[in-house]
Amino acid sequence: MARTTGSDGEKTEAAIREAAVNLIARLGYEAMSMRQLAAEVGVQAAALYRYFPTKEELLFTLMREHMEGLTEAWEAAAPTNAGPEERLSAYVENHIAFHIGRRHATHVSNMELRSLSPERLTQILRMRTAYEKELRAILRDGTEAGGFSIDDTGLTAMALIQMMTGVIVWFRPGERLSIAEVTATYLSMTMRLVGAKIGGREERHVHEHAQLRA
Amino acid sequence: MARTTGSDGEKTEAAIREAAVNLIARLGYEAMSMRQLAAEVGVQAAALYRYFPTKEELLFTLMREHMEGLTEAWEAAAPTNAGPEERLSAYVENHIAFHIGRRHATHVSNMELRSLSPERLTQILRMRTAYEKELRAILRDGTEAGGFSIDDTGLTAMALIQMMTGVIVWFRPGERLSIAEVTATYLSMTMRLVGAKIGGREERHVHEHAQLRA
DNA sequence: ACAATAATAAAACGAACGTTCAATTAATTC
DNA sequence: GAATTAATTGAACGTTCGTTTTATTATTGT
Repeated sequence: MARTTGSDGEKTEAAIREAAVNLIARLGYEAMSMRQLAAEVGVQAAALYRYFPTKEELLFTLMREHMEGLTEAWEAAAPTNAGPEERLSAYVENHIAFHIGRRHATHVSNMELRSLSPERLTQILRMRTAYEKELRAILRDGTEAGGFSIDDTGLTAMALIQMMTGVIVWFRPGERLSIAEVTATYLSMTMRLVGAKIGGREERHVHEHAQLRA
Repeated sequence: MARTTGSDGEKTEAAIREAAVNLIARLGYEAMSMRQLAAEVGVQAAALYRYFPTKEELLFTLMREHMEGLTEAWEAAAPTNAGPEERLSAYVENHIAFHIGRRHATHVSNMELRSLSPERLTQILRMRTAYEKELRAILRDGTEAGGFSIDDTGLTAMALIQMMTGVIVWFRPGERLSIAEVTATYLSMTMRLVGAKIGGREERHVHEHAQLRA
């Protein structure tokens, strides 16, 4: 047999991406074989090579699009003309919502970096650094304006990102906590961590924010 | 050729463990071949099987001993008859010191869990859960005693552990920050995160603690 | 209806994988 | 110094890997 009835390039490519994210997240990139992936899609291994020239290029595509999605989500969510506190709130909410919504893709982007060639690794890390730079800028602004009390901006940014991204390790949708509750708790932990001086009114505002988004 | 002059079983086994930790941390478990590992040790691949019956058993041994080491380090460092604040300080300091000191082994234990068989995975996760339970107990005691102000003990424990363990992702010895500085900053971030009500005197005490250990 | 093109199957490639086995040599024991 | 044991080599096993090639069929455009 050859071309099958109803076969469609776009649908197949989308199916490959989705199956690849799930399989790599579950088994790891090296442990997933192209034959396994093809079977999951319902196709022969050779068909995959119509859409991705190599296994590594497939991995790179998944990672690049994940990072692009994260950047675009933040650009859409970032408030303009807002103070450091509000910007930090938006950053935390966007980060957690995005990562909970794409747990598998995040897993892939965080765990499989070492399987990329040096040039592709550099490219992904550049995107990641640019995204993290936004958080550092917020923390710096807040510290200079006196709203935050932070020892080391760079270290605090890394600690916050590790803490927030770590949510995908233990969070399972539909268990004890809702997304809104998780987001609200991470938001309050973040604000205390950076020593934000917020009164009762802003505190309530912050929680409303989280409830609305999640 | 066969047995080489000066060959010694104990030395070879130790060399295998060390090389395996470094190679797996760098390349990943699946990507490291037994031939690669053997070459790093300076031996033929078949020689590895005198010491570890399978590749997975080697991985499991590395992970189990890492977790045992972490548990033992905490048992030795845990203060007796101390309040939640002091116990939390000790927990943070021990965790960071241990993980910075064994960055590669931590990487292996955190990233390669999915390569274990179900029974071995369960065994490692049991050890990990027991270790994390200690932190939850501290947070619960501190909350009940009124010293901490925490929304959700379980969630906060996970967030703290993710934050602290994340230090191995970006920290490189001999760069901008010393181990003592990093530990002190993480300690103050932790205390603020849990809403610890500490005065100027205890705050200074906490920093001395960090300086001494690191 | 027919040509052109897109999508896939089937088979095969050489290389690398984890692992085993028999042979061989160094160290130890008596 | 002979017998025993410990440590390692070199070669081989069957399997699986990513990838390529060629043929075949479905769809699309005219």
